[in-house]
Amino acid sequence: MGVTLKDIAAEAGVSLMTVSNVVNGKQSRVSAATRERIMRIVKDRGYVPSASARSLAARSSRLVGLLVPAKDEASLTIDPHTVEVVGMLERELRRLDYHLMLRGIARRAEITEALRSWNLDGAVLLGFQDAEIDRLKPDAVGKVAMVAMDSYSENPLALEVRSDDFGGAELAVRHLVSLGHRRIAFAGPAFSKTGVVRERFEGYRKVLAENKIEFDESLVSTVDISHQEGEAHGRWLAAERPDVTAVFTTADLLAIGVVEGLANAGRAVPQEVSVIGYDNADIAVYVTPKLTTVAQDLPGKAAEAVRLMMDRLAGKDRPEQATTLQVRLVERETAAPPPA
Amino acid sequence: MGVTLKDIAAEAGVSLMTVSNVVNGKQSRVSAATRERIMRIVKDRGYVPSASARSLAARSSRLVGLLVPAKDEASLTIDPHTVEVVGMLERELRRLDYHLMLRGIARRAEITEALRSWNLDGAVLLGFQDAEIDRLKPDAVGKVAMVAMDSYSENPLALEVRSDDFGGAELAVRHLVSLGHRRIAFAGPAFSKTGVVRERFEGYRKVLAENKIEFDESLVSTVDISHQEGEAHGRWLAAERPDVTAVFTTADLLAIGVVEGLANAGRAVPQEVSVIGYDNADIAVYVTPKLTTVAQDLPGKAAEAVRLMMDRLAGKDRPEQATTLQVRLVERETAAPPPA
DNA sequence: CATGATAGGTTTAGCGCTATACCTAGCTCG
DNA sequence: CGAGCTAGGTATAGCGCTAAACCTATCATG
Repeated sequence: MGVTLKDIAAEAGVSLMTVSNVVNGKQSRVSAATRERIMRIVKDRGYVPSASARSLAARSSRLVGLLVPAKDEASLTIDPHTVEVVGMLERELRRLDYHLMLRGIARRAEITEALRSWNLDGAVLLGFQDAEIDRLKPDAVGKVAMVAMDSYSENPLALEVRSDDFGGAELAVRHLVSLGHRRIAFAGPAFSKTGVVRERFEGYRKVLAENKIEFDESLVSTVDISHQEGEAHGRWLAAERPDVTAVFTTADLLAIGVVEGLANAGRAVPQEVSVIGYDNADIAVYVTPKLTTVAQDLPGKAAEAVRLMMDRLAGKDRPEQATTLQVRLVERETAAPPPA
Repeated sequence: MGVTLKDIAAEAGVSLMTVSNVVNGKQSRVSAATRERIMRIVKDRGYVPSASARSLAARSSRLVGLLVPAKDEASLTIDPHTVEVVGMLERELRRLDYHLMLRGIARRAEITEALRSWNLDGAVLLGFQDAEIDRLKPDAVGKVAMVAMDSYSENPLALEVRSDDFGGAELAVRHLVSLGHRRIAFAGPAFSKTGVVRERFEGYRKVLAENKIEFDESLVSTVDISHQEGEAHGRWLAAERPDVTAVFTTADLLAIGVVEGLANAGRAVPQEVSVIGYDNADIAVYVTPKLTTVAQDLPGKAAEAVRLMMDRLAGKDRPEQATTLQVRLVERETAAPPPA
C-alpha cells in the first residue's frame, strides 16, 4: 500500500538497513553522500515509517497513554482545567515525536491491557484516586514510565507531579485571616487519608492553628464539585451559618456556585461573605464578582510530567521527591474584610 | 516479555492459528470444547494481544485519530464544548473496541503522516477550516474513514457531521424579532464562503428578510471568540450603536463578554439590550444574567460521527446528505423585549 | 609490515500476529 | 459407493521494521 523501506532501498540501490539508519538518524553508520541521496528519495516518494512495524520490532511504540477514569458506559468527563493540561501534554509529546492515546478506564484491568496491548512507552494517569495508583503492581507496569498527576500515593512505580496543594490552601486561608476573618468555612468533596483535597484541608487547618483560631468541625462541609451543589451550599450557609464570614473552597466551579447561592439568599459577596476558589479556571473572570482563587502552574505541570517521563525512559532513577509545582493566589473581587 | 499467542498455543497443545481464531471470535473454525479450553488459558495467563502486531498483520489498527489543528509550538486549545464531544467520542469508540489517538496538526502533511504511520482505520477532524478539508486528496486519505465535524466542505472524501447552524441562527434571531427587536446586530469571527459562521450569518439574514427588516452591513461585526474581545465589543456597541437593541453572537464566550461590556458601559441586559449566545456551554448558567443561547445536540454529534465512521468501515457508501443535527433555543435571562 | 581501528555498509533473524491455502476424518447423498 | 461437503483444525508466508552480528576496504601506527 504505502511506500516501505524496501522500496526506498531498492530505488537507492542500498540495503534496507542503510535506509533504516538514515531515517532514524543514526549518524555514524552512513556517509553524508548516501544519507543525502536517501533522504531525497524518502522525501520524493513520501515515505512514512509504519509505527506498528516499528513498535513491533523495536519494542517501543513512542506512544504515551493518557488514562482517565471512566464509568463503564459514561463518557469521559474532563474538567476544564484538566483539558488545558491535556493540550499541553500533547504539545510537549508531539515535539518529542511521541503520540498520545486517550483512553477511558472503566475496570482496573484495563490499565494493564492498554499498557501491554499498545506497547506504551509511557502513561499519564489523570484524575485517579491515590488508592488506584497504590494498587499498581510491578508486573502490570513493566517498564512503562507512569506519571500520576495530582496523586499523593507515593507508589514507587509511579512518578508523581502535583501542585503545592497544602501551600495553596495556606495562601488562600492566610489571605482571609489577614483580611480579618476568623469564622472561615471549608467546602470541598469528600476526602480520605491522602489526596489533593486532604492536603488542602490540612493547609486550611494549619493556618487556623497558626493564628490561634479554634478548628470547628461544623465549619467543614462535604460538597461535590458542581455549580448546583455549590449554590445549594451557599444558600445553606446563608441560612444556617450567619456567623461564617469566609469560605475556602477546593474548586472554582464550587466557589462560583457558593457565591451565587449566597447572593440568592441575600448575602453580598464580598461585603458580607468572602469566597476563595481553587484552580483559576477561565470562568473565574467571567462571573461577577470576579473570583479570587488559587492558580496552579498548568504549563509547568505538563512540562514536568513529560520531563519526568522522558528521564525515566532514558533510564534515570525516580527522583526521591515527588515534583511539586508552585501555586499563587490571584486576588480578584470575592475576598474582602469581614463586615464590622 | 508478555504472554504471546505462541505461549498459549503451546500450553493448549494446539496450533497458533487456532488460538488466534478463538481470541478473535471466529466461531466456525473451532469446536466449543477447544474454545473453552483456550479461553481458560488465555484468562489464566493474562494474555493481551499486541495491537502493533495485529495492526501490522491485519492492515487495520482499530485506532481512530482525533486530529485537531495546532500551531507549531502551541498547545492544543480545545474549547469546552468540543471537550464534551471528545469525551463522548472516546466512549463510543471504546465500546466498539477502538482506540483514540489525539494529535495536533501543525503542518498539513501531518494529517497524511498520522494516517499512514499509525495505519489509522478512521479519523475525526475537529475544528478544521472547510478549506483544509477540501484539500484532502484521495491518496492521502486512502481507505481511512474520515469524519469532518462542523464542516461544510462537501469533499466526498470526508463524512460530515454538523449541527443545523443555519436553523440555530434562525431560532435565535426569530426569537429576538418575536420579542419586538428590529435593530439586531450580528457578532462573530471572520467567515468566508462556507462554514459554520457563514451558515449562522445566513440564518440571521434570512430571518431579517422574512420580517422585512432591512439588512444593515454596519450591524455585523467581526469579533474573535474570547471574553475579552466580547467585552470590548459590548462597550463599543454601547458607545457607538445606541440604536441596537439586540445582539446575536456565534459563541457563548463571546456573548458573555458582550453582556459584560454592555453592563460596564452602563447598559442593562436584557432591559436595554438583549444578547443571545451559541452552544449552551456550561458557563451560560454560571453568569448573571444567565445566558439565552442555542444548544447543540452534542451526544448526537458524537454518536453520528462514530456511526458514519463504522458504516464506512463496513463498506457502506457515503450518504448523499451530510448529517445535520437538530438544535434548540434555550431561553434564559439575556433576551427580553426592547425598551419602549 | 603485520595489526588493529574505523568508516560504511550488509546479512540474518526475528518482533507477534493474521490471511490464506491446505489437510484430514467423518458424513451425506444421488 | 465414490464424489463432494463440512467441521475442525494445521502449515506457510508474510506484514514493515530493527537489533545485532557480520563483512570489507581503507588507513594509521608502532
